[in-house]
Amino acid sequence: MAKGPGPAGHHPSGHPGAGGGAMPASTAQAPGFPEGFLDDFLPRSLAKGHVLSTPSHPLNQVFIVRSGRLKVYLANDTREISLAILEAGDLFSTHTPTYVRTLEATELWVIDIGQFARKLAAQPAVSPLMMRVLGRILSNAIILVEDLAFRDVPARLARFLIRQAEQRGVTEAEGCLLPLNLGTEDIACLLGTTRQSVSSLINQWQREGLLTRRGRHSLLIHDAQALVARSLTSN
Amino acid sequence: MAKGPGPAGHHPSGHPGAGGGAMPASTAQAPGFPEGFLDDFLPRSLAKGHVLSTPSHPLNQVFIVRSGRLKVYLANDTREISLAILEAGDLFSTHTPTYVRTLEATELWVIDIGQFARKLAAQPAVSPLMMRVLGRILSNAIILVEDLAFRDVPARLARFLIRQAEQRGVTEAEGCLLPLNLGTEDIACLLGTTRQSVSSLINQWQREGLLTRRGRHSLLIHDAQALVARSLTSN
DNA sequence: CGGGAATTGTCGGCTGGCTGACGGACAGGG
DNA sequence: CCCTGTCCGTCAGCCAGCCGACAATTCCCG
Repeated sequence: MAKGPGPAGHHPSGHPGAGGGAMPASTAQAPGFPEGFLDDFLPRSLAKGHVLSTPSHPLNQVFIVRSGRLKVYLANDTREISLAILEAGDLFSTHTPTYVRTLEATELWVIDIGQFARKLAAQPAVSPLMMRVLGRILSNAIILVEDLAFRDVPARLARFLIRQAEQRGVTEAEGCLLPLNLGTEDIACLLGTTRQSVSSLINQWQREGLLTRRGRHSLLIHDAQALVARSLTSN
Repeated sequence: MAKGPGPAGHHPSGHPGAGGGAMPASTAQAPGFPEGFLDDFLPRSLAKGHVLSTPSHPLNQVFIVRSGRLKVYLANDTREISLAILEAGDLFSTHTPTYVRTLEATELWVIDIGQFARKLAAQPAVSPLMMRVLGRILSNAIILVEDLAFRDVPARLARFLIRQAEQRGVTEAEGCLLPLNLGTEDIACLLGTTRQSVSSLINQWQREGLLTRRGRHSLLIHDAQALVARSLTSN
């Protein structure tokens, strides 16, 4: 979602958690950022599970993901809901009322938000890029609202799977193999539902022959059409 | 439409963390925009009920509200949910997947989004403003997600009323009088619930002495404390 | 290989809140 | 003043999906 620059070709369909064509960290800095733009950014390495921002203690920073993965989420006493999973090349600002936590060892480029603003002013060419990035994040938040307000759980899950398939699916003999690096619980968080609901839905669809579990962290989708059908608002 | 010079007295902006329903970037007209910045904007007058953008036919425009009110919302076959109600001075970009409809006769300054980006690049000083504006809109969308995911309807309504009271409430002998210019149905849309639920809650609270209906479109809040208490629940 | 530890599958019960339906209460305008 | 449209209050019925509990599976790591 907060996909860095790149082939900004297709419409903002991305559901949270989509990293798109993983681009090498080395080139992640190139597109859009003028040479030397990253110079004032502070490199920072974080261990897995590190929480680097909370709604109550926001750090006013902007960061770019160099490697690793982070989860942007909201939390309750009893539940979490993910807004996005950031990957290499993604950009995010911590001055939103969210939690941000590393899912694995992660390297960032960090900069103070005020300083970032000054850099922007000095480098006008970067502004349109920022507009696009923020706009995309906003679009995704809006899509999430739409999901929560209008769609039932099966529709949300189906749509999620379709998106994943479009973005990282690998076509195969039996269908489309998609390697989610997420557990059932993680998917539930992304969709704003519970582990149990996701689990039983996937198994039900498995029995109906729509898809097959392939090991712990990947699915083989046989009938994408049927998924599309289920992704349309049911009642 | 015989609207006088808009810029006159505007409500106190800069309420931190006020989101509730209205998430407008309440930058009342003047602040931040260099003199002449609006020159390339096209003035446009719209009648009440005009739909100026839909998810399927987005117009890539940025506009600033000169007078009137607009509703930014998502819609289903059977339901709507409001993301924001824009008022004079608010800025919005239509390249998000939402509907935008006028609630009354409205005047805008409109500009093509590409041209806007060019202006931004030429006027670096405006970028920080844009960042803040977009950031605030995003924050409010996130707050809405939080509401839908974690809070039950009573909590949402209570929080909404508290926010309204903070923003437009007038302290009075009997409590805090707040003039919502919205009907029950409108409130329901803002909260992502139904007319019936809002109605019965308000009347229940009325019976409990928390508040009183004052005419069709305003409420008198007696016990703000109790409302705060009700806004915290989750189950 | 073997024993936790984590992750996943399944079930029944419970409930928030949506739906639909209907009557009352205000307009307003003719 | 009636008639008509719009808005508000309330109630019964119903169901998606959350919760808690537990068994089955898989993973991990010595």
